Amino acid sequence: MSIDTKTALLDSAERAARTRGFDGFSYADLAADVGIRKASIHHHFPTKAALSVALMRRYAGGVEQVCADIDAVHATGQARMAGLVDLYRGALDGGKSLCLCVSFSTSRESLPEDVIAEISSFRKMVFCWLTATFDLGRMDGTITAVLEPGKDAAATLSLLEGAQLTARAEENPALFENAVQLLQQRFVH
Amino acid sequence: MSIDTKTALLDSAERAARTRGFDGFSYADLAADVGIRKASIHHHFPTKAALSVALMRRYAGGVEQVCADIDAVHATGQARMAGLVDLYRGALDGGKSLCLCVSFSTSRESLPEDVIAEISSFRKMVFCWLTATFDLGRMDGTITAVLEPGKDAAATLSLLEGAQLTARAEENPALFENAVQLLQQRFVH
DNA sequence: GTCTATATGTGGATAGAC
DNA sequence: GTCTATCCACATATAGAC
Repeated sequence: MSIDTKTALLDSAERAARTRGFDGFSYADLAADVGIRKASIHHHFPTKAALSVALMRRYAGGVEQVCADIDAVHATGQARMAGLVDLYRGALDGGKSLCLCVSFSTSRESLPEDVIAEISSFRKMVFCWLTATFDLGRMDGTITAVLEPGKDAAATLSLLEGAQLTARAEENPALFENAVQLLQQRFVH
Repeated sequence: MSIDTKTALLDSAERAARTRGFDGFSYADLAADVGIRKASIHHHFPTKAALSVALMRRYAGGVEQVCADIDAVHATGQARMAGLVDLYRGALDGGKSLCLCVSFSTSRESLPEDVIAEISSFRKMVFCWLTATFDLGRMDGTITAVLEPGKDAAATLSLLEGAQLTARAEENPALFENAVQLLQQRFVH
């Protein structure tokens, strides 16, 4: 094992959680995947609840970083929004995977309070970013038909998550494209 | 038990699956809920896989019936579309529940082939209904900004499922309303 | 059709050696 | 930090009595 075990465990758990849900993977799965024994996992994450918290925190931080990177690279509302669509498309992994917080939403009852709070703040973060980006797109004229940025942001967040879910349901990434097509038609190139 | 046991089991299982996912409930839960013993469930549904098939089939049939009822009661595209939004809002049950096929999408790997096929045909059915309804709304002028009914249908299906998921994630039905507000603004009364 | 009893596997978690 | 060994609760499922 060249990279450190804790990271390898988080990577494996994230893959598992995003493809099969929180109740769909076990310490045995992670052990087999990473190449250590079940019991050894408890040294890094004493409980599955603790693992889920670490997982969600790392995921939220990663997405926040990507949003910041998009802003650093792209200047127009349209280019930034296209960047976020790319992020959600990429997270799909060919229709086999979901955004972690989409996947976790179904398993809500099995998750500790901390994760629920983390999901909530994650969604707020993306919502704010979307609102600001729609606002920018309206100002710079690169996104059409923006009435009220906040409403567009709410609808777009649901659209992106729903598009992932639809594609996942049939393991067909083309369904993601169908769902986001109307949004993309509002982009001015 | 006044109503028949099989129906009571399906009712209980549907509630459980839609609030906790397919991997989130057990025969023990159903037994406690319905008031019989675990073993007795196997008389009605030999395996959990068989139960999941019966569950999805009944659900799909029910939604198809509701769509037909909406068409029978309402004549305009707007009124019909509003009826479907109501259906998805109602399925939310205050932010605690999801459409069965939304909930099942995450647990895809645990489900038998038959259920996957059933989910696929269910989505096709709703998609076709949406396409026809957007087409009608464009013709009768009760839904604005319909460019291509098929694209609107794909986006709307994802929007409705995503809106449910968002509301479920925070157990807050107001988030569903935020997400569908833009869609509703296209309704001409 | 429902029960008791049980089989068999797997879940997350712990103790203690190395 | 990883291992073996083990615990206990719970999962789905079966056998056979009533």
